Amino acid sequence: MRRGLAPVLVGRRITRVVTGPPSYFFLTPPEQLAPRLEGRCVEALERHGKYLLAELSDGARLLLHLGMTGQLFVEAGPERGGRARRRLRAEPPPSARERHHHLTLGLRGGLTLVFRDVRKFGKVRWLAPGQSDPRLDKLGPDALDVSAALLQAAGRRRKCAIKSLLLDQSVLAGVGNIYADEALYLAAVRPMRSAQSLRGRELEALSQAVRSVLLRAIELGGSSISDYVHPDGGRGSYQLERHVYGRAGQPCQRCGGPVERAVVGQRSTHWCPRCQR
DNA sequence: CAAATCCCCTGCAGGC
DNA sequence: TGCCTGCAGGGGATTT
Repeated sequence: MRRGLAPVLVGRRITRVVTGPPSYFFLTPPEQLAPRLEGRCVEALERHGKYLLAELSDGARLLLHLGMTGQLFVEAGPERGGRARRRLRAEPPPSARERHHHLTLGLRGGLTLVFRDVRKFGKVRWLAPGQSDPRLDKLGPDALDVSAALLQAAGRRRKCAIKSLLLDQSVLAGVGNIYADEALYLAAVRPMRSAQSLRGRELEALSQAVRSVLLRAIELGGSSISDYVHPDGGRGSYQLERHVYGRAGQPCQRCGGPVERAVVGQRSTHWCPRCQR
């Protein structure tokens, strides 16, 4: 998402901000966003774990999280004057197409960034210059920087399932449910194994698997299983080559045995009982 | 401290 | 066809 968005956003000025109705999607009250964003330039777009951070020309930052159903995409417009401009003004009954559009940023040069989120588990917050956010402060190292040593240190005294450790954003920031299952499959480790039970070579394999699953998913543009879309509205294709996630009952691609599904740490979990120990 | 539970919200698939 | 239930890629607060 960051890679797709950066070329569009960075260097662009925000000319207009339209917000949807108040909801807990807005960590910063919606009516405060326009005065704080309009006229500012986006100077950089960073990511840490699942958070995106847009750095603004006045030193403030905009923090974004997509939650489960969040979509961030770019559209043409607003045009100068006329119809499109009117359409961007707040209209109480949003058209079906614009439902769940919580934040719309009109950019100089004729593009619009839309943050849409059906379930409102996503978040947006404006951060004053130098201000941080407890959510960010709690994050562990980014998942692309995973290492066996990190997993070992984090799991040493924990009895929780290794999958729960992977999903714990304060340990490692960025692994979600799909990629946790996929990484454990590639590393041949059962998701419900206690974190402290993993041997050195298993931790090494898992660490490599986390990195390669994420890098591959980035290459393929993510997993568009139901909602996820690119900044250009296109869908990712990692879901086409997932090994276990969402494949319960189907044959394991390595051994042919059926993929199992169970709940681990309150999350839907998929694994091959023959290949994963 | 770690782990479990509940909750936020909407849409959709599947069962009846 | 229509109603009902369960489930979904996240994560925070609260309880145990």
